[in-house]
Amino acid sequence: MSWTDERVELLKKMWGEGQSASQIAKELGGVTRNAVIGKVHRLGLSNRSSGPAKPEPKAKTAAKPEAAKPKPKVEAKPKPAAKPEPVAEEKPAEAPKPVMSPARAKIIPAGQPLPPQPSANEIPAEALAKVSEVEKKAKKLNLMELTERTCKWPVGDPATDDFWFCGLPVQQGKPYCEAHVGVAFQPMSSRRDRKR
DNA sequence: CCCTGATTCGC
DNA sequence: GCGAATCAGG
Repeated sequence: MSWTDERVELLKKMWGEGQSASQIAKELGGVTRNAVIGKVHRLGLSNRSSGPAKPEPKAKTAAKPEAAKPKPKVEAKPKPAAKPEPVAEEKPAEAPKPVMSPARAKIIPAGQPLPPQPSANEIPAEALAKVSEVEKKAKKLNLMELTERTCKWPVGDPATDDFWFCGLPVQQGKPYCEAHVGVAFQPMSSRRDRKR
């Protein structure tokens, strides 16, 4: 792909809106975020705000016999800012599932294991509280939508349609988001002597 | 690990 | 001019 006027235009637009290079690249297609960033720089609209931003050159792998920059290059900044309208979303995207049975009591159907689910353990109350909060923000993904980096904490009952996975960003490595990691992996210390 | 932008430099 | 590779930070 090449930088056609249209593509450059979209690039400028999106960059101006504060979209990330990767998002722009994805939108444009056929280019990587590096390409986008490179183009952004070439277009001279790197700095989204303004500023010198050129304190010191980074000398990395070896000294660059790079001469100084004798060019008093003047950056044309016709950037009056002002970004009133949010611009319509291109992608309606996600599930419109705000509904939550008000009378959602604890139905414990014929389900069997329900692996994680913080039962009556003595998990730090705050951790549980955190989970409750987070579940409100949960992406509520279904099985298909889970990826390697979406929290796989199940919520609700698999037998019901009121079942989903947290879906928030996982905490590095772990299969759950921060909040759920908190209740999922406990230091054995708190669950030790549960002899019965 | 994921992501971000910034820079360099061979093409 | 282009953008992969690399850096640097979060």
